[in-house]
Amino acid sequence: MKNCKSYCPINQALEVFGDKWTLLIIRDIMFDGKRYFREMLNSDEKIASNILTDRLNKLEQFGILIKTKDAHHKQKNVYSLTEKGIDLMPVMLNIANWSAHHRDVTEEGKIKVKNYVDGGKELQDKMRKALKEELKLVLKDR
Amino acid sequence: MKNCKSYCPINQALEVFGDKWTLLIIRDIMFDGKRYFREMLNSDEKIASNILTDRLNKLEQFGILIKTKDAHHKQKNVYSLTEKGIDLMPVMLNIANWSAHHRDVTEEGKIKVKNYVDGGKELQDKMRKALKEELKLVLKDR
DNA sequence: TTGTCCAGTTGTTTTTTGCAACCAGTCAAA
DNA sequence: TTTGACTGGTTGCAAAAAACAACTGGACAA
Repeated sequence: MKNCKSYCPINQALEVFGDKWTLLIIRDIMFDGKRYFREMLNSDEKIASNILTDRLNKLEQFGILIKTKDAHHKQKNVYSLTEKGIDLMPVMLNIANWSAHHRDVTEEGKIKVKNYVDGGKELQDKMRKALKEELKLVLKDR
Repeated sequence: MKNCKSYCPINQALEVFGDKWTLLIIRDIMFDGKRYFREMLNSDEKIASNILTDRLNKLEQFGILIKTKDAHHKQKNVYSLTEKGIDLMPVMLNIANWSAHHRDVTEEGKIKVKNYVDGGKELQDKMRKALKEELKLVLKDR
């Protein structure tokens, strides 16, 4: 019956990404162009393969990403963001921006954040559209 | 030496609030006017007292909130957001807004989010100022 | 001085995470 | 057609974190 602590907006979000790994996976797909299991496994933070499997499955269940077979390599899965996932972009950018000001972040990281902030709504819209195009493609090819 | 997984902006934020409880505590202070241990202990999500103690200490170490003695009740501690904490407001609002659209949230929650969104920058600035005034007061009275 | 409220602490159980080794299917080259 | 590297995982075990309940000593109000 009750599998969640409350129906508060903040808590409802935390039930999805209130852990140390989920947002890093979303980052990999949203900003770093990663689409395959091995690519995410090799990110800087060195996630364990069982945790990655678990989180990808949960994100799929939550409808935040979708898993499809790669057209050229039968064994590879392609992980793409759904609209629900793409809509997390403002959340991600605000988090990154806060970190750039208040936390210990690489120069490269700060520059990347600054570019997104300076790019404003237009850049964000452009990125959203690109991700949505990609989604349309994988949905068609299923 | 290396007590963090990486210096990526997203990860640096997650080292602070990448868990199931921290953002709920910040919510309690930022939006629900809670300032005392017992008030937070009695929130809907029913956090355990040892976890609450731990997270309040960590948030203080991170410089996101400050603990001061209540002037009228020697035993009570007052927890207030610092500027670093107040700066999380856009993050919180974007998370809440995403949840209002994509997750199972109470009508009350949705209305609350809508008010903040509709209020725009002016409302946010007003809330920021109120929190900063409060911070000034507790800093003076130490 | 008695009962209630205060911010925690302590000890135990349960759940989650981290780590390393392992696996079968796929693919490209020899 | 065999070999060897790569694919997305799985399994078993140890360590860490969280959940739960019971408890503590100081403070306050009646």
